Amino acid sequence: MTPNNPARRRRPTIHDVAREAGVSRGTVSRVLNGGHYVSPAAAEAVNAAIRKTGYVVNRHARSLITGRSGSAAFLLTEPQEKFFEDPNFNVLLRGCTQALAAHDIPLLLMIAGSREEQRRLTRYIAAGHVDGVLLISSHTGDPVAEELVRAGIPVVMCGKPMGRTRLAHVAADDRDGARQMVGHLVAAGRRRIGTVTGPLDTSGGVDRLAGYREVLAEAGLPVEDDLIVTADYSREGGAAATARLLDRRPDLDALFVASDLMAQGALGVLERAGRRVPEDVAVGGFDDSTAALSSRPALTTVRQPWDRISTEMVRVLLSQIDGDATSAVILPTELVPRDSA
Amino acid sequence: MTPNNPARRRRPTIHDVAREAGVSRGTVSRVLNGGHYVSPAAAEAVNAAIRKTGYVVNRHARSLITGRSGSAAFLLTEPQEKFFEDPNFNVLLRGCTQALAAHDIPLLLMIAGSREEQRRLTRYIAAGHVDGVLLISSHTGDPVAEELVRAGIPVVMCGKPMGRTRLAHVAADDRDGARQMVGHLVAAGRRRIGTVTGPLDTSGGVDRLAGYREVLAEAGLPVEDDLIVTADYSREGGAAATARLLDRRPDLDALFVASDLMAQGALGVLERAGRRVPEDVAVGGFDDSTAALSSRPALTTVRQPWDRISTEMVRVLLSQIDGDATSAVILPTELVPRDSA
DNA sequence: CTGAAAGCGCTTACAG
DNA sequence: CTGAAAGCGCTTACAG
Repeated sequence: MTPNNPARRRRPTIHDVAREAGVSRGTVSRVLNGGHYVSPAAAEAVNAAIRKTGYVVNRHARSLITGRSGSAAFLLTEPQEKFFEDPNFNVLLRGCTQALAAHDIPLLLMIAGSREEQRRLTRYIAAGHVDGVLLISSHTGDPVAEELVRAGIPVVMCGKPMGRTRLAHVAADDRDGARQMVGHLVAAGRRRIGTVTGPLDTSGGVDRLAGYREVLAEAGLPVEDDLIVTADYSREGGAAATARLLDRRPDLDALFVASDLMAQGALGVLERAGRRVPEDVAVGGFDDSTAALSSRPALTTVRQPWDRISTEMVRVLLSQIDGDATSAVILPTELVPRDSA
Repeated sequence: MTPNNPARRRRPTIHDVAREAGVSRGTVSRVLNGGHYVSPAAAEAVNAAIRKTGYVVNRHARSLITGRSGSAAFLLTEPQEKFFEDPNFNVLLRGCTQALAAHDIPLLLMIAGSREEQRRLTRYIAAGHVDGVLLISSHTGDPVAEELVRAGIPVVMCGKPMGRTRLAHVAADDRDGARQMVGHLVAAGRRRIGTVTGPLDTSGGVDRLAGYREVLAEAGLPVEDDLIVTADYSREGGAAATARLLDRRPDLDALFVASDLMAQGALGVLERAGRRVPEDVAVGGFDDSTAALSSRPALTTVRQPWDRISTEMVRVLLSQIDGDATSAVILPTELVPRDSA
């Protein structure tokens, strides 16, 4: 197959560089790979030849022999809409892309919405097309993580995995974040505090609910089931859950919503129900995403350190690719007081 | 360099498949590449052997000989924050990823915020590491597009390019969208219609402004300079521009804002200024992004067909990779009436 | 329709 | 420190 575009002329190879520098291809390769066992003079000549020829290594040839692809995957294993509407997602994706770019490792974006796509991509990855996977999936029963680990592919999850698998992961301290927020509501004198949780097959959903329960109990407040509704992290889900909660407990004086996006939905419902925020009902979110700032009133929330999460995910992945054991990192969260609570 | 992970055992090669099927490697390769010039019996045997061995082609080896990488890049050449906070961006990225996945082509995400990163990535791409580039960059004077084209790399831009380069691109009909929106405002009886434009070194900024001017002129309304302010597509920029506009023209009765995100900022400023929307000031946005629905009141806006834009970008890119000439596609926009105008 | 063979561009023991 | 050589896993004319 010849190049279709005439402008796409033959690219210089290591052979051109070697000839230009007056050394062997082996020596050029050694310079390319760290310059060990190369005399300063030879290295100098090679570098000059590289500049002159505009040589760039052919990664395919390199990968063929090293068995490394030099790339990593950012793999989503859930119905993708959810992620792409979530402002956190962007920050994470951007952070990971840039942290890897610093190591000259391109990031492949992969979306496995259906079981079939999961199978296709698992196969693709297991075939060695990427050196490691940043896995974005929080639900239990996602078989992808286990399949990849079994295939020997380094994997780092975003968020605490639910299953028993000992999986490398980086997560924010959900439980403590929830504790801070609910503690803040209690300290403000709220007594009938409801919560809209995330899905309870995600550790974020479970841990934030746990923090809520703990603080209420410690404050001597009853933990009542009809103050707890579960939703799906979406704006619409948060709205519906809030409507239900309001219906069951019109006496509600505060609401801890497990994501900013859901809290946005809650705000809309409260407004339509004629409740003032924070006067009648204080509302606390979670994430400190862009949604928190665009809400009216601006959302009091819990900050997840997304920049650090992405940096750490990349660090853990790279060290795993280098043969280190898997590891887990839990990063602190922080209360961000604004206007809604 | 030996594999660090013991679970990462030797993967089957074309040789294993050939032996298993009792044919030569050439025949296996022919089956892999379309099955031309292969007897049904041989093809059958090879496919069975592939299933049995779990063979997956080694793309590096294939790329080394075909000169094709089998991947494409999604390249951002602007300060990335802007994109990642823009809800449109997600839809576009997701759409392109999926459209390419249907062709089994992985998408590499690349962010070139600084001139230095642009240079690094241009070099990387020009070295043949991807077969084509989906370029997201609207500003004039972005040298990346030209550099890539000169290197013979297929490129498709999102949005109309400003320069004189004849560049393949896919864009929405900005001018007509603006015409529809401003026509809607005029038809509703508004007479002092301001506009917050996008950057005037982007075709979106220029064309939406052109549509605004045209409709006012056609309606016999004066086009006054103090009704026009330029901003940067961000929420904060939209807010600041609106404040300025309100200051200059307190008699404003409508506002055409060139993006939903900026319109969100405008809404906040109008609210704080005590103007009711749409009673006192009608507000129209542009994009029909998720920001339009989360705004209060829900934003009347112009829908950009993001799904089709991404599909078309991929289609145009692939046909260019296959050697076809560059082409341009302009997709229709559509007014979406909601509550704000 | 099929096999044997050359070769894509690199890295890495192996000798020296 | 350096060169010659083997080989990574594929595809593709070339003969038959």
